[in-house]
Amino acid sequence: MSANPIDWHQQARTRFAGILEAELLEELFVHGHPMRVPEGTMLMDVGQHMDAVPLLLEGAIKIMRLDPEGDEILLYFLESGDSCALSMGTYMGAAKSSIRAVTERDTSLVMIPAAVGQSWMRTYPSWSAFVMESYQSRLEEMLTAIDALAFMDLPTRLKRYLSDKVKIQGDTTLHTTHQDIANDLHTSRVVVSRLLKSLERQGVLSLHRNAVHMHEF
Amino acid sequence: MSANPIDWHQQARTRFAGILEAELLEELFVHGHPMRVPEGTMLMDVGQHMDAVPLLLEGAIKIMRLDPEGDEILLYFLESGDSCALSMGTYMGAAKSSIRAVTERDTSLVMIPAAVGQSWMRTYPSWSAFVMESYQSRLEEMLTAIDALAFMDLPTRLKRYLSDKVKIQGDTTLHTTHQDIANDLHTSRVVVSRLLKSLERQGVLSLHRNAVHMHEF
DNA sequence: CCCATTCGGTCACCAGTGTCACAAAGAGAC
DNA sequence: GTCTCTTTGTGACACTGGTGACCGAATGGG
Repeated sequence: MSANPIDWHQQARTRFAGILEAELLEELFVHGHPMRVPEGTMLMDVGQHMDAVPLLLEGAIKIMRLDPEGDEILLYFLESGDSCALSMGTYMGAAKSSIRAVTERDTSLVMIPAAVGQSWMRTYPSWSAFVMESYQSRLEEMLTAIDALAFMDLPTRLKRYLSDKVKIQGDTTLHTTHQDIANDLHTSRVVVSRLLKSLERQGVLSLHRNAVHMHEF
Repeated sequence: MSANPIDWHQQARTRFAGILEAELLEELFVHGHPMRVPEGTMLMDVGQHMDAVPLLLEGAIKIMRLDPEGDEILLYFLESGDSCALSMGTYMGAAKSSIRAVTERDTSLVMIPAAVGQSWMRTYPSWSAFVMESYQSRLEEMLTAIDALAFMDLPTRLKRYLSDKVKIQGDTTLHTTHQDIANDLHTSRVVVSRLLKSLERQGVLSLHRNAVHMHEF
């Protein structure tokens, strides 16, 4: 994690060297605000105004959609090198977020003020290419989310979810409650407990209080 | 519908006057290939190579997602002035479509070769702004689709679907079969018939062979 | 007009998932 | 250790939506 300027400059350099031109990286060091955010922080919420766009250096962010009654569902995870395309709406007038973003682990990122990002769109081709690519990736992740909802049953969705978590957390033991899982999948705790138990009986994982240890994934 | 050059130039002009600069419009007339496509034509399919990006002048296009077994689900409709953001992937290397696009009514559009669109991205700020806006709209439509799948039950989804169709077709009588509706909503014909019948009993619509006449919407 | 095909209506039944209720097992505070 | 709160396990049940079967009505080709 980057505590001082030299650190995050280095990190950004290795992360974005092949993507953003050197000149733009220098601009990034001038105008970007580095941040370190602990796990579980809500970075953005529905209806909130977005005056800056995050660039992810390290960690992971969970992107969720909420319905009017406050129910939520997980859309996808952002990992380092990603950016939040939805907040890119900032570059085009749509200033209100329609999603919620929560850090999934301790995370370091750079905030780029909307006005700065907007001007880069005109000045740096590599920036607008990066933004476009980010949009494209996000669109594909949304399609994956739609596939899951439309075509997959709960047991399958749960398995996918657990695999994703293992990948994101880099740990085969997930420190989470059944209720949390139920929220992400937009189902009920009872159902999750039931399915997890059945997976345990199949030997796929083992269950503990506040923890799920994955054997296969 | 535009049969000759003068027609479609005029149409494109009125449609995109405020969005694309005059100079770019002239380029469009040089490099764009105008097309008229009858209702029900498959413009693009999953896995197909995309070497051009469509710009919609008139009509409507249905965008669907398919799963490996061939089941499909409606994502959203494109209307005139829209463009297919997913095919914009062309501008960035992803050359394979992950969706299916079928004309929902007789449609006129302009195809822009990928290479041309790509060069405009660098030359015309109004073009890259248009492409970005298109991405943003499509993202929000995908979010709406996710909301429907995650948070709404079938009766509600059906009502939304019927309303959308009325709006898109500009006709309160929908000429379609229950099976077609079932395909779009990714459910079964029997279920659709059941729900439609119940809506008819509520006086919301009346049913006929190959037609649904909407009273309220 | 007759036949084949498509479309819509309906019934009985089933599978998947959500809900309610309650008990038991950790875990932390004191 | 005791108390309390959180988490998990589980049984019984309700509900939504999917399936298979079958029939009759409408339509269109010949």
